[in-house]
Amino acid sequence: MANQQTALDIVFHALADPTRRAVIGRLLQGAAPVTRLAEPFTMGLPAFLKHLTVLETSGLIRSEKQGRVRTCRIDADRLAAAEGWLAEQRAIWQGRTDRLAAFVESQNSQEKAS
Amino acid sequence: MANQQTALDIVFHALADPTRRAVIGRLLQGAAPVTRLAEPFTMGLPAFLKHLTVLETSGLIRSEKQGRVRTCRIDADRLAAAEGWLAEQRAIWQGRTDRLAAFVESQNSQEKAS
DNA sequence: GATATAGTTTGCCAATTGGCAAACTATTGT
DNA sequence: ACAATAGTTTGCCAATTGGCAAACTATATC
Repeated sequence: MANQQTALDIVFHALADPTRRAVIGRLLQGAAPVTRLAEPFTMGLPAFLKHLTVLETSGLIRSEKQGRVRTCRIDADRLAAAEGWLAEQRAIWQGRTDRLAAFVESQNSQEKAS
Repeated sequence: MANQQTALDIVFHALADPTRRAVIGRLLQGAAPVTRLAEPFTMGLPAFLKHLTVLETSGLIRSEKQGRVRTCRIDADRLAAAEGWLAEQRAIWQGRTDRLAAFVESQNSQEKAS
């Protein structure tokens, strides 16, 4: 499970940047080569490539080079993993507050009853 | 370099650290003061306090000082926001692959039919 | 009033991040 | 053969991060 922790570290870190999230958003519309992905941004290609590397080592995207063009695509497993962790945490919290709400409600009923 | 940091940037950054995620996990079991939260970790209090500050500026936790003790608790709205973004992205992806799967399936049927 | 407790601030440091410019390595097109 | 295209590598820099030790503030407790 220590491995999963590090995976989460890397995935969340990858997501903690608007450029990288935008790339993910773009890739959701379909695979694209590096320069097309880089088009919307003002930064240079080297800087952009670093973002791509971060995304790829996080497992959020994959890429494949054919001739001189590298095509990138989404790999949603890691996205699901991050979402899963968040959902799990929120579920715990939700359960707790639900039980708290139920308790408050029951106290309310008792007050009314007495 | 004044980067306008969106809430998502800050939240995901806050989540991209095992110590901070552990703190969240601990707080899901109920509110706790700083030193109790810090107990499981080997780092010193100043370092731990930095993590708490990151969590608090992200909006993932709130805290309140009473006397000499600061009590921290979870605030799940931001957690839900992050989860929402992820769910949205995955839904887009899922929809796309679902349509793709349907397409492949339909092609399959046509092949079988011909 | 003295002392322990809980947290905070300050100063410092190494490692990482995010960006640039420039040079370089393929491939593809003419 | 030569030039344009697509991407990569290298070297550099400023800002940020994550940690420490030490000094400090404020509140309980004896």
